Amino acid sequence: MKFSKTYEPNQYEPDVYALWEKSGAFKPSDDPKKDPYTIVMPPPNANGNLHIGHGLTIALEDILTRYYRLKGKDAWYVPGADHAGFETWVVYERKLEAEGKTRFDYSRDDLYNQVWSFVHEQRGNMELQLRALGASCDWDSLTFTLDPKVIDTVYSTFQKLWKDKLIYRGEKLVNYCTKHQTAFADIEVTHKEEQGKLWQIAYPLVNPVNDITEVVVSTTRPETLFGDTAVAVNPNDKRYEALVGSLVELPLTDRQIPIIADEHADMEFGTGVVKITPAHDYDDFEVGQRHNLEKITVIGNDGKMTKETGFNYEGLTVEQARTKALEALKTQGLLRGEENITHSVGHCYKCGTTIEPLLKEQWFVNVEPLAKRAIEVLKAGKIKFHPANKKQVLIHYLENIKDWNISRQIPWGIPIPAFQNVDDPTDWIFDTRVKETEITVNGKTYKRDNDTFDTWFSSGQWPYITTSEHPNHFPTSVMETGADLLFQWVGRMIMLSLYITDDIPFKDVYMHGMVLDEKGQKMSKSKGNVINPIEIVSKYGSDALRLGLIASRSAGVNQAFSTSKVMASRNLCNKVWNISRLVQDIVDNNPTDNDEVEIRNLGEDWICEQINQTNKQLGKLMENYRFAEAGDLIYDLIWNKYADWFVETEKLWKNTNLLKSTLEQLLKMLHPFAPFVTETIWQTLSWTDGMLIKESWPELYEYDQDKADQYTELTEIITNIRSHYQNIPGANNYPIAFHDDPLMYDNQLLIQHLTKSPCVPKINAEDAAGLHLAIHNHNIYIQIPKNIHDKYKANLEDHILKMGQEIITLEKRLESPNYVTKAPKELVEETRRTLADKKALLEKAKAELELI
RNA sequence: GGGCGGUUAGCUCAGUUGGCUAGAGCGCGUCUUUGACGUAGACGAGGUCAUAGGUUCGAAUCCUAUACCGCCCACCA
Repeated sequence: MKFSKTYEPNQYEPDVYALWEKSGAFKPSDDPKKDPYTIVMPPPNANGNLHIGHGLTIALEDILTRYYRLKGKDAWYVPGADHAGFETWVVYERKLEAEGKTRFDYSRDDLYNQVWSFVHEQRGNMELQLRALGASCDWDSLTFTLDPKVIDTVYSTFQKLWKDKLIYRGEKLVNYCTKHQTAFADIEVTHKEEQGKLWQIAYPLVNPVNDITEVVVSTTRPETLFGDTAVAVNPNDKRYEALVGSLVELPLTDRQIPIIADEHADMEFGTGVVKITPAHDYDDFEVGQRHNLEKITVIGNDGKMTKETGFNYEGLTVEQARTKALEALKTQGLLRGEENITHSVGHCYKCGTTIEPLLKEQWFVNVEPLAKRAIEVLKAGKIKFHPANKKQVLIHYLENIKDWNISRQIPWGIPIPAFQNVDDPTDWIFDTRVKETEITVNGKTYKRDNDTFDTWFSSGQWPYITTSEHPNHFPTSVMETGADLLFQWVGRMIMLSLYITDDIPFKDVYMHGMVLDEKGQKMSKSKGNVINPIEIVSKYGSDALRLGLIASRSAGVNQAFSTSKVMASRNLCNKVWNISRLVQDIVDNNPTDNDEVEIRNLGEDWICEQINQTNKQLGKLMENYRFAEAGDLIYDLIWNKYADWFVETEKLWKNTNLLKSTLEQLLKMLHPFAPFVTETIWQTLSWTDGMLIKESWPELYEYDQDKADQYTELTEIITNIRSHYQNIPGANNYPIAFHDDPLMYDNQLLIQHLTKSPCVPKINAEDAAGLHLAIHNHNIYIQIPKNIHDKYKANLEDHILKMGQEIITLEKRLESPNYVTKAPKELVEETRRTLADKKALLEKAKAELELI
């Protein structure tokens, strides 16, 4: 294979990926001598397409995996596919709707089978896309969230929780979406501030007490009045003391309900009297429990009024019932006023329908004991968080956690393995024969619970399920996922893992922020601003997407996608490609008969120093998950150091073996960040064997520090000369002269080459003429005639002024006795040295100005 | 109501225990077809680090307050 002029990613990426996959490079070795390094991929939706957020996820996880693989760890990146219970169900239900059907036209088992085939028709897309992104994951270990091993574990966990009395079936209020007809966990509800109205409604007393004939309640939900079973006042409220125990007429009905005393009633709010609707309000439910009140459901699963509301209202929507009730109350003179208020209303995160708190019998996990252990572990610092503050946020959440409703009323999910005695509704048993709708146990008939598990109940067990066949890979090394999943997923994984395995699920947590569109707005289909990662890949290459995504992005922070960063990254790939092309060319034209790597010139010591520094620095950055800085660092090494200086220098020296060796090191260090281009180069270079992905991380070079420093000095001299050549028109036609300067003498050719000077002669002190450059302690002259000094003179004056200011600053610092006594000695010393240097330079420059 | 984050160059953002002249990419200006790369090379311009105080020898960095912008959590009917 030969190097083309520009790197065309599409031409190589699929083949390179296939090569890796075929070679088994993604598989863990399970070599006991190697440290395991494990990342479990947050499973993408099996039947969906990847979005740009997945691009970031894969980039981060794969960078880590490849880095530690090169570092010699037994790296294992475990892919997954999510049945995405609710998400997929919503898509499928829409399809049913388009066909004029509803879920009620089929049995649960039918629906499950239908969705199963639907998902499997779509499946595979996502997996191809993961390959396009370069994910070096072990495909043989892919787990689908409905695989038997997942279901088995979920069932045994459920059973254990049940046995430990941490699971209970309870009739409680649940967050219910009346469109999707399913319940949600608290954290799945989206709360929005909304403009609403607060109505005052009079409830007449059955028997007036003293002069009081009625109480007035305030409500934002008058239609729930049909479900009222009490009105409450605060026990300390003197105004209503005498009324407690009396009955009021419930308007629009023929019922009478009691006035009770409960702390829940806020004396400051409105009239201090509150209606109690235990079946439709969380607080009222609690009040109802305390006072043993009846719970009357007046809104059904379909969001319509139930028959409890009487035939005038039955079948109306909530909105209709509200309007109608208000009219009726007005007619009866019981509506006492209305005001505008802003309040927070829960919505379905998928369709935006207002969430109704409805009374349901569901399975709940008593999470408090689980949370307690998680808190202990977190407080003990057993799991490190990036960003660090997420740990505190999670602890705070866990400290206030409420029971977790794990029942969902959608057919697409893991069936709950529980059966109810048909003759005794309180008799529930655990049984995994979920394919049967009815079973017989001990002569009794049991009916299946038709609900399925909340997806997060299974996902929450993901780390130990997916690693079960390579147990030495658990606990996993790091859980990398979106910051929005802190409670929903990360918290639950920690709790369930401690409960089931007695161990943490992962040692580190890294949370990334959202990828926003270029304007910094959240991407959404409805806004039409969604960026498809695969399109970016085909346009700029997979490596460019990866590098572009990690650039300037820090943990937990939402950040805009930047095409310019992707382009800069593509350019880097092209740069490395062309560096390799040139090195290959030099190698071809300057063959060697051995592999000995020798350092023969200052620039070679210098590049070894630079590579070593980057190598060490990268290690630190990777340990701390500082991807953006790591990317910058390697970019800087390749572009600003290797290409701009070392390669230019080697055009003269052509140290073949060192060029080979240093290029290999560069490729290895860049590989985690840009796997495709580096592997493609590796496959193209004439002297490399095998595959880059299987190589090991480079060792440090041995080099001469003094020589490296001398080269650094040379780069400064050269830059300075170039600057003068550029700034003084015509100056570049004149030689650079020096006298009594070994560094210049030894590097005449190099300086000439890099400055494109006509020549670099050594002269005698008495012949010194032209511009005297004040660079360190060198005596360098650009031999230009006096008549083109003018421009330089202005520059020099400027320079002198600036130096003068710097000197004043330094002097002030040193004059302060506090600085001299309190600051570290080395720092003070350094300041002194700098000051001395600056002063010397200033004198030189001044003298020079005299000459002009 | 509680909590968390942000404010640094024209734009998007880095800046990890306080310490060289505050950095990058893009953009901008001038120059350059040098034996790989114009997806390039060379040189350069551009910042009172939101504001006001404080701590310190020294603050973009720590503390306090203010302003503006985000996000999360919460049952105020």
